[in-house]
Amino acid sequence: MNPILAPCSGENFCLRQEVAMTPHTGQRHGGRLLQRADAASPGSQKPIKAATNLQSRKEARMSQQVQEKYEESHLYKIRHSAAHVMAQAVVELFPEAKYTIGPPVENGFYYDFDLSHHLTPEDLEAIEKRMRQIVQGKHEFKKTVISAEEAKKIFANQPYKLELIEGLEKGGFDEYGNPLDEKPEISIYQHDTFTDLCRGPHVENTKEIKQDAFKLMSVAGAYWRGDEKNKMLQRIYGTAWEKAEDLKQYLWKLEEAKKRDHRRLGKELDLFSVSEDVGPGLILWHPKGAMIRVLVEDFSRNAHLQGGYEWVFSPHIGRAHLWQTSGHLDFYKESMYSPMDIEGEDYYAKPMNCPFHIQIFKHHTRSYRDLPRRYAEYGTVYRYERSGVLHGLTRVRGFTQDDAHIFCRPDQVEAEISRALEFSLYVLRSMGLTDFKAYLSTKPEKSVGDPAKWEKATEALRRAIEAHNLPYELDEGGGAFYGPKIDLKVMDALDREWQLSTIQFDFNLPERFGLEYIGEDGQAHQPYMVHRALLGSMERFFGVLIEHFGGAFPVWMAPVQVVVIPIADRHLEYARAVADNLRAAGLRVEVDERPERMNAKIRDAQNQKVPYMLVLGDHEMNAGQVSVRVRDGSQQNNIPSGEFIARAKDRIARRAAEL
RNA sequence: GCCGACGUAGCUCAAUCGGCAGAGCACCCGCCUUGUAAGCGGGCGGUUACGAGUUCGAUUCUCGUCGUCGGCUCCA
Repeated sequence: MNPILAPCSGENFCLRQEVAMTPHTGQRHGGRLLQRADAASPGSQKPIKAATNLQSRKEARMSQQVQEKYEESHLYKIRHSAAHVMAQAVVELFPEAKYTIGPPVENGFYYDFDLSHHLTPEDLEAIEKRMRQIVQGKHEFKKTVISAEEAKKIFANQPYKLELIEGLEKGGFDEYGNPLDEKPEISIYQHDTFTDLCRGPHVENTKEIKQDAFKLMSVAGAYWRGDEKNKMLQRIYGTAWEKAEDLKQYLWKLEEAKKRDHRRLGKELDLFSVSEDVGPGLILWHPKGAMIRVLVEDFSRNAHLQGGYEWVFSPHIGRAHLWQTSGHLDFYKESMYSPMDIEGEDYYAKPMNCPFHIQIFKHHTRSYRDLPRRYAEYGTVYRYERSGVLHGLTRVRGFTQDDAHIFCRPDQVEAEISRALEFSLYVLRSMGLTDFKAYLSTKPEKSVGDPAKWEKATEALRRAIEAHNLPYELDEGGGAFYGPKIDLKVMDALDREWQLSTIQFDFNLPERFGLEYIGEDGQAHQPYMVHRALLGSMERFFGVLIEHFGGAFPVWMAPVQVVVIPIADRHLEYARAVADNLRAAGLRVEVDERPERMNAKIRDAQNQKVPYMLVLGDHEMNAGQVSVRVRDGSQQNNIPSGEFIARAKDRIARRAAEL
């Protein structure tokens, strides 16, 4: 894992703590780091935000600490320098272009331009070509420290640079809008014909940027200083490496990620779809995808029931009053769908399950003996997402959370947290995910609930993480205003991070809904409340599973586990008999009865990533055996079908990755 | 929501300058009866996303709507 990925973790925490209400797993980005490399870029989006409170400043500091290493690297200089070379090429080809900022990011760099001409792929080719010429020129990068007045003269025609200079003059902010501790010096870097306001560092000369180790990737819109109130600029993304081999490797990895893209596999394997008629961000689960979901849900539900949870169900809509009490209508309204009028009353589609579980809890007077209560549900929620952010299964408008709420006494908190974490790891590991990283977010400046409670809860979280030997990062002050939390991220087969589980304390809702239980002392006490989701959203988790396995699901999860392939028509009857046999043993089997050649049937089954193919011809029929072709290409002949069944059942029972 | 690109058969994609919309796969019907990744032939399949406009004529040009993709912003 590239250490520079770490800074982005900050943005996966609640960025808007001041309005945070309850967990929102399953809707964060955090996946697709590969495709959206820049999302994880140091010095790009997040640092652009001017820190407005202690919390975000801390995040920024966290980021910068980790950035240091990358910033000191040669690769960082190469990318930074490549950005300058690109800006030179752009300004040469489009003299009217106003250049803004161009930092290195994960895997490469970008530069933003204000330019009326819309850059095309052909333009990118021309720019890239010119860049190759420039780097060959072995031009030196020369740094000069100058006064603000001199700088303003040099960049008299560059309004964005002037704005930056003014910022530097005030001493308050760097080029990304982050506050600086001391007043910075103003410096420029020159190479060949190009001069940029820049603090560096850069490589010695342009030849250190290998002409065959960089590539321009795309052009996209980006707001000046990342603020949507500002003008939209044109951003050119490029990737640059120390040597050609690294570039090749990177491009290969991109291709690999493309092949695993859950949207593509979802179509190819007929798992799910999104219909324009139904609406964007609303998922249709096809039989094969739904089969996987059922298997995952069944497994998890049983685990919950054995793990001391009580299963509950709640409706999809609720009266406005409920959401007023919960605070959602105050803080979260823009993400909720418009109310529907039912007999003169406003009802809302639910964006959260918690108020319903709270109502169940409140239905009785609770004794301290009743606690803890753990209510679990696969609750489908609806949240408005702006059209531009929707993405396959990972960012949708309707999704089902594997949600649970734990109501407990203060003295039970620690055990409950530990238990929830343990449980979470167990379920995720059962799904074939093995690499985890935890994030512990503590009390922010503004928060509700008394500090002693926070302290107790946070320590409980910390001890739980440490007890499970998880690598973790502390996000000091990064908790939601209503409570501290643990987030669990998993690393998939391509080393990409996905945020899945969250375990969050909530000191807010128990207060708002007036939750209480009667203690040993006969007095009413307020219970602790913990929100937790393991897989997050079923939709999103399915997307992660698809990409993690590349569509080749383990046997227990495969929608079709076995395809029986009769070689000729005369083997049909035997094939059906074998299939019936397997079905009776609980396997999911299909017989390929099409009038096709065996090779075609194998190819199709192989493309559908079916774990086992049973090829049946005269030989097998006469011996009452099967010939097994495994998805990995290996084969074993002359196997009694009972033996094959035993093998498959063993893999299923163990939820094994092996075939 | 914003910037840009895109939207042609179920899927993947063609279609010169504005001039009868095409291929492969899939599907259906035949033939072949197959030994570990595509056998052969034929057929069906289209309001070119939707709606306006320009034009003798629009897949092609213009505008609007919807959607998809890459980013930006957002993600309680």
